[in-house]
Amino acid sequence: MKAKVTAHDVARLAEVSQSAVSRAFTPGASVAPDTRERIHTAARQLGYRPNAIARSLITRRSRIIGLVMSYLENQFYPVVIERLCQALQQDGYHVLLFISETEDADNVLKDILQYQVDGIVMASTTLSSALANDCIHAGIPVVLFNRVAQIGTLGGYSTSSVTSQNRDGGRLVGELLAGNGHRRIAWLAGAENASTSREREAGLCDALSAAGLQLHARGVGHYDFAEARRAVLAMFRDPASRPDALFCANDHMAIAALETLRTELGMRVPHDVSVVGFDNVPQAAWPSFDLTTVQQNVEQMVDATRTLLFQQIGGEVMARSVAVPCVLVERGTVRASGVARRPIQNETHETPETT
Amino acid sequence: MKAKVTAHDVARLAEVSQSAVSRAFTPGASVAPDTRERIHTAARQLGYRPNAIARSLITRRSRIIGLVMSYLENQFYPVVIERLCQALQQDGYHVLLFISETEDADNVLKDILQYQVDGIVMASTTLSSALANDCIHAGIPVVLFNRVAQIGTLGGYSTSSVTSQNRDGGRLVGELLAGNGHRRIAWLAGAENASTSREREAGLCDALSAAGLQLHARGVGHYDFAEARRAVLAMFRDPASRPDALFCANDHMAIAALETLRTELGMRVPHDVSVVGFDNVPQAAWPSFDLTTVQQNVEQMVDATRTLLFQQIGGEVMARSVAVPCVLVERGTVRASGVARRPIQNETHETPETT
DNA sequence: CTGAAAGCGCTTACAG
DNA sequence: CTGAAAGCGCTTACAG
Repeated sequence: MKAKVTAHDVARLAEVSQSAVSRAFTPGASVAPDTRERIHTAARQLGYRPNAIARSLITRRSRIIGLVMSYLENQFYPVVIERLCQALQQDGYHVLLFISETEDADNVLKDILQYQVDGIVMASTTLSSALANDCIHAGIPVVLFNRVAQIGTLGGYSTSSVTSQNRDGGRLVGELLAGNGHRRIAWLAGAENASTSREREAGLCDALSAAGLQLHARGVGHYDFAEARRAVLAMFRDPASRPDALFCANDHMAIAALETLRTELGMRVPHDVSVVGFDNVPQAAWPSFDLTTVQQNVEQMVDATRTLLFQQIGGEVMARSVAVPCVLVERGTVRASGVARRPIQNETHETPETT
Repeated sequence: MKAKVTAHDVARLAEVSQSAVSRAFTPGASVAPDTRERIHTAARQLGYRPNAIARSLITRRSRIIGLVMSYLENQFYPVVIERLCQALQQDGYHVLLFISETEDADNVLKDILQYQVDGIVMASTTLSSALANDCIHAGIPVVLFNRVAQIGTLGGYSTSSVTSQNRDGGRLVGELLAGNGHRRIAWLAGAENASTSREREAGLCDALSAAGLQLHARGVGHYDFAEARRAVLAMFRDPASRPDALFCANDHMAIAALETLRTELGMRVPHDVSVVGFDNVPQAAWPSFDLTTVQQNVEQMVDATRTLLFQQIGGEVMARSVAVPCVLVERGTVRASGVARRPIQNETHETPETT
């Protein structure tokens, strides 16, 4: 528990100036090799580590990215945190994590701004206009992850975003279901104001129209387990007009739907009804669910986020939106058509080569 | 994208000194009410926010806590992150998140130390002795979450930790299973060197001894889904000596076990074999699993972590270990004895009052 | 290659 | 209650 070791202490021991110490720890700075060696030895001896706070103050770069999340129960987000955090660590950045319910988002942002983060990734709430203004004002790059800015919210400015090609993803599912002979296709939305949900629904409807169909039923689950359950019960209340397929805006709700259909309504999946999700969370591959879904490519989404972030940190001012392709992962929750389609096991969560 | 607004800018506009501006933003500092008012107005007008980096430099308090995690696939950890992060935000602290595989833990720690965090919560790897030394050297409080320090690793120093009463938890399960008439009770360990796993196993064995039993079989799943599956297949290979109960060191592995037993071995739970987990993750309550488990009280664990952290930040030097009580949550994966025990539904993940 | 000096944006005794 | 001044631990022109 000694007093903190500073560059001055190291300088004294190595008999150089404090500037030299600083240079010895700055990649690319001009220091004689043996000087640097001497300094590093002294530093090691004293247990010196450059103070990143002091460095940030003078360089005006904190190398900290603020990551704003809301609920982590949907297993998609832990995966995102893990990947994003690791990638940014390798880039020499660090992640200051904020958990924010929609209501206090503004307070959270105030906190973030005080910490002089170099950029912000928002993977939770939609950005309020006040926040957006603050960020633009402060010149802090913001990237929306898995959502896009609502037009009009930002007073003319737009904000960069990274999403999947949600509409295409929705269309793939619509084509699969319609092509398989489903005729009473239902949609379980996330939140009505969530771009992810709206886009996926639009894609679904595109495919249905093309097949001469329209949505048979529609519910809203707010991306929540219990709410999804209620919505499913409502959609399936009338046995005479039950859907023969249910596409859910994410896997989290699709799993809730599976549970509800089986346990509470006694329905067999896919025999009585097909179910499809979106995300491809780890649980979707568990045998109990074996859920057909659309995979969001987290790897690519994270890469795009880093690229956008660094471009903006580097001075690029144009906001850009990147949409990453997604792919259908066919598992066991969709009834195969009588025709020719055989169920394809695209992916399993484990390699059973060893027993 | 204007230049950053500083206290000087505000001072100029409000016609006061820069010191006054600082005081106006320091709770409890002596400023005349109308001066403060004038300053806040000017600040609002300019969009001023105190620079937390500069403040940290001079106060030598960053109000940042480093949180070190490894894998987030086990749903217990996202829950911990969420709770801990929210609690610390309310305490005026923020969380710098590090994802660290066991190997690069030392590099991660170097990063953390440079950021002058006020404290560290380690919820992943065991602390290497080098790290521990660095932290003690630097006088940075460390709290281990859900694990305890390995004796000897720390060169005589000990490190604070927060865990559940894991041995008691293990004992509860042992008593439940033995009391229910199970006689061939197996244990699926996490990692051999993990204190959580060892303690839970010890508790189980306590109860078995008391009942005149001993462990029937034993596997190691390394807290991993695929490895747990392999271990289960190995333990159940011989139909003649199959366990009649399996206690897994956490829910994540218990779910893997359920899947494997049902899907690959065609066994019915709990008819053919009982399964118990540990943690009570959200998935444990899903109808497909309906897993009997031991609940770790995350709320209390987080509270204890904050208390320990703040005590140490406040100068307390003695390391303390807190063990929080845990409770058995009986669901549907344990066979009831012929005698009198009826299955008690302690908890469900949703309230079915509304349909 | 190296050192002296200025300064990043704050907080905090110290006078008044 | 308020201001002038020192200083937190660094980086970075600027000379030499």
